Amino acid sequence: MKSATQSALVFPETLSPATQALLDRADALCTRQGARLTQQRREILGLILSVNAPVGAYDLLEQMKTPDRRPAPPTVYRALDFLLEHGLIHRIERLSAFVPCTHLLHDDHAAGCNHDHDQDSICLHTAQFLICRSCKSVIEITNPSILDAVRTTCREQGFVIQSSSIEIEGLCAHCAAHRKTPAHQH
Amino acid sequence: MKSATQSALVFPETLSPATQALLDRADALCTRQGARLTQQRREILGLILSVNAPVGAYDLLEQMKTPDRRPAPPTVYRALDFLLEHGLIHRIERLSAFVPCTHLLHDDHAAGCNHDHDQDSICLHTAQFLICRSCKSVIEITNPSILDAVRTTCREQGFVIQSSSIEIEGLCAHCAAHRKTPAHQH
DNA sequence: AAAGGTATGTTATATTATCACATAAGCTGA
DNA sequence: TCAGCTTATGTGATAATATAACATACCTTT
Ligand SMILES: [Zn+2]
Ligand SMILES: [Zn+2]
Ligand SMILES: [Zn+2]
Ligand SMILES: [Zn+2]
Repeated sequence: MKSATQSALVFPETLSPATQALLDRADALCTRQGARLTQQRREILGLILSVNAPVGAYDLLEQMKTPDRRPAPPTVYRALDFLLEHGLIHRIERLSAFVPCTHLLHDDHAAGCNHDHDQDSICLHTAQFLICRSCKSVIEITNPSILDAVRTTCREQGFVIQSSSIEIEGLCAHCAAHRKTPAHQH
Repeated sequence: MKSATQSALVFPETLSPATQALLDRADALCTRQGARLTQQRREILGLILSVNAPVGAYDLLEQMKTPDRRPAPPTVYRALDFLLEHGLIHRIERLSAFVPCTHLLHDDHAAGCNHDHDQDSICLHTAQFLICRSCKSVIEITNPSILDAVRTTCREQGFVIQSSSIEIEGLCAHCAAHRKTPAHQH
């Protein structure tokens, strides 16, 4: 993650109505799970939702600062933990950064967790992430064939899955198409 | 990674002959690639090889210290970068720690990189890692069906893979078998 | 030996994350 | 309502991981 002081991230002045709607949906999701999307958690989720890129904890921290208010790291990390636990965001390990769960943006997860996983494990909601090195976008996909392959392999090994990260770095379709082929590549 | 001061890692006093043999093999591999496995790089690879667990950079740093010699972080990170670039170790993102590449321990990679990947991308040598939360072991596997699923999905999306991390956390077969089933799990 | 690339030493600092303890806010049942 | 509990937040310090910048040494080639 870039340093917060030189971060290229641009946060909007105010949240768009679309983001507000997503926050309301997230709120409903939390309530259904017996959890509270407090004002602070809502604010942080709002920031993550309103940037079209993975966001670092210290980017958030920086963004939350006002003359009145200088939040400390634990404030952000606690909120992030909450959002992670409730499946509202994902952590991208390779970037030490966070993105909203795309399921929040669509209907398929609004009804709550319906994945199969055992009692001890958190909801896997096993997604995969395509990280573009050129435009810094992160695309969340949920591909059954990847998932099946992973599950089958683990079952064969007797390995009990509790959570997983599948992160692919490279060039997104757009950037790959616009990449010049090096001229001197004999 | 646990703090270096309270790390549970145990490094042996001296390297076993088996480890020495692996280092010699690594040396040969580097030479074939026109790279030099210097004394320092060899020392660090030796430390990683001689611990049956993922090792953090600062664990290595700690272990390298003698009355005469207080290496600084860049010393370790530069060696780690070299070892990563030459496929001798892997970084486990979830642990911010490093493990030897199992291919080094077997014959199938000794002849050098023969994977297919384009010019810009490093050798994927795309492995998957099964991380046991109980015994802290990391098992490296290379499962073609997972790889195929990932490649196919990326191709469909037009995404150009440059590198990837596939990390599964849970319980290894041994630990899963010895885990008590919670009595009150109705 | 000179030159150039590669490797290492050294100091400082950046970045990411957690601990420990105090305070506040929300909920529950007398 | 209010005491008592749980959850959430504030705050200061610090831990853990990683890199920047620049100096020096080493190795290879000419
Ligand atoms: Zn998701
Ligand atoms: Zn892109
Ligand atoms: Zn490997
Ligand atoms: Zn285990």
